[in-house]
Amino acid sequence: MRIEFPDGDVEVFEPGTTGMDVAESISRGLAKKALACTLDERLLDLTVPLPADGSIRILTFADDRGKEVLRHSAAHLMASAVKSLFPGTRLGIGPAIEDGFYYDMDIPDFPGSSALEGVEAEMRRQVEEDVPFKRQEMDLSEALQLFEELGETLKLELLRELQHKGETRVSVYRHGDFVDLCRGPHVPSTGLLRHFNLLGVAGAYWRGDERRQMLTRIYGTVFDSAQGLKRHLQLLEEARKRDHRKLGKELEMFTVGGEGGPGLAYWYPNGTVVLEELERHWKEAHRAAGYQLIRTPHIAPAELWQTSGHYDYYRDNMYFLDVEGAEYALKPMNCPGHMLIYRGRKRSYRELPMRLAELGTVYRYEKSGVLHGLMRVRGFTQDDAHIFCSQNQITDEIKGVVRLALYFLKIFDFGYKIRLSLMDAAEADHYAGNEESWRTVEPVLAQALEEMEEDYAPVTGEAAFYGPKIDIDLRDALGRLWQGPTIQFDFNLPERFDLTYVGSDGAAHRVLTIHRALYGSMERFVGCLIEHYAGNLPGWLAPMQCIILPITSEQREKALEVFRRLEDVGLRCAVDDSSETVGYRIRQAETSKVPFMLVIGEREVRSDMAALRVHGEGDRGSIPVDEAVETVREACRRPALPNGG
RNA sequence: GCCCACGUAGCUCAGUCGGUAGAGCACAUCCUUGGUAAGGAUGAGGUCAGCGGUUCAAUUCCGCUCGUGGGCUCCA
Repeated sequence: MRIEFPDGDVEVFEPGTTGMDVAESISRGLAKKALACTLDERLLDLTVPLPADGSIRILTFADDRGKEVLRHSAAHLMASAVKSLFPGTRLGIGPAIEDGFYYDMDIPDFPGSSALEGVEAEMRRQVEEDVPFKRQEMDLSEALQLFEELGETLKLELLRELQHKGETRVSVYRHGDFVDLCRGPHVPSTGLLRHFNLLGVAGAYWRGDERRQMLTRIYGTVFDSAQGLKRHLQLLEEARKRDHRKLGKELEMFTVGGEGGPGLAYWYPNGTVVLEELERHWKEAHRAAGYQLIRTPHIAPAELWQTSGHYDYYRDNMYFLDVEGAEYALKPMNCPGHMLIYRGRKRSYRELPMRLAELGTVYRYEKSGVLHGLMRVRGFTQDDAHIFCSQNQITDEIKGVVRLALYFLKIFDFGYKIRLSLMDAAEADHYAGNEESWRTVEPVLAQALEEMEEDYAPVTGEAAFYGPKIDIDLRDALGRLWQGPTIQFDFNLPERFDLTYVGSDGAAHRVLTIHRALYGSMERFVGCLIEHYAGNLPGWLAPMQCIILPITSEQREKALEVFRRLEDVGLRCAVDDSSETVGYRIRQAETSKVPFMLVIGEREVRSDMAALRVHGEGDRGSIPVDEAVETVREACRRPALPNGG
């Protein structure tokens, strides 16, 4: 048989040759690292004979598909360990996921996370034994019988579903006594699964359906090397250290939940400084980009929510109140208020594009179990805006919004990934607005991104029911992705509110509406910033920017003089003349992550100097006070505003 | 909301196999005037999350409630 290698070489092999044979023919090293292979892009086990001629690729951990095979095999290994320790365990599903794997199982009398050590030990035993994974294909009816005998009722359900889809042949994988319905492929043997770690236990509904049985989900991760595993575990540890809930408490920024109510944030003075600086800059940047700021109330009559559709479609997430016998709702979104402001009077095409922005606080009922620090709360402030424009303005408007969004991300050195969510034409009737709007707008979104030379991933079927959207995920300092700016067309609300403008032809036209939020939620964004910077916020956001430390009370006057000079240039600073040693006061300032300290002793007083100390870096030596003030001021300067809209 | 785990001083945590509790940090007072990440002494501070049950006795065992965490689901 003729096998083509990735470099284009073709070699002839005996029939019955396996992927492993091919890997060995290339090099011993590759064979050792090989996890699976693809033949003409079809995934295959290394241990089965290659079915035909074709172009082969040997997959290792360096390849995403290789990672997936390793992780999925580790899931099987874990499941087999659980089954041998907890007889009667029924298997659900056990896929590879980003960074690892899980397996959902119904485990009788499972004691919880305390059992993980035992499971790991059993897995290690099987790794040492180096048990081979074996693929076996069979008729679906045969498989039904097999899993019936094994009592694997959940697997039977999956099989019946396959049967419904018209499948007739399935594959199972065995290693040792363990059998699992599985498409595969798998690594050749359990010996390759040496570098794993079990990470946690959680409940998960069978098939993700909350009406179904709750299974036990065990999470784990696996790598091809001890270093890889170690690095990953260190990353998890670093993420734990940066947890905004922990740092938020330590730095006295905020509390959320507890006595104050689940999902509700209380901002302490330090956190409030951060929020206000962000908001001030946000407002200035938006004015510079041609937005007009507005404000809308926190409650509105039920009728408004009926008009917008929220009353019918979003009510499970809304809080209602009684006002003199009339029904009101706490606003879960700012959009309806913005629509009302647009509709405040007849609008002319000359007013468009009209960009209305608001830092609007909204309240949404979220199930208690989903609340998470500042990332998921019940009351939060959206940096919301609606752009009302005409058809021929949409390209410029989209570009303007994307540019503004990227401007904000760049300030904080976030990386990003753009997703373009489009409608699924097969389900056209699920969407609001007329089809023509979708057909004109969707290509414009793509075109705008292309003209800006931004990479993006189009995703069909991911559009909101009311319009296509551009979502930007931001990547933080640890490489984690967070939900970032979102730019959404809305074909629904302009119709519901009957929003029009008078064109140059004197006729009324339906106005187009772009709904966008860049930070998303101010609360969540601050949480994200705290984790991104590990609490060491950039100077302009630091709640306290500079602490002045007189070495003895002799230098108190000089310290106060320096303090006033810093204050005069608008810096947040304080003199720490408490009766503690210098070392102690420095430590205080360091642990509270104040970016700068100016230490003033007798020497500095004599020469009108201050010793500058930079957080995390240490003593920079004495410099003239003028220079010190300028250095701190420069480092705490607010970001430049965007130019033009 | 559901599954599992957890809840001891402001914070981080010991402890009590059932006899009502302790450390470090933080806080207060005093001493200390100290040159780049913790000077010393003294003191105050807890209905052991809340309610109920079992018990001679509950912070400890059981139940419920509330809250928190890891997930499921959903979303900003």
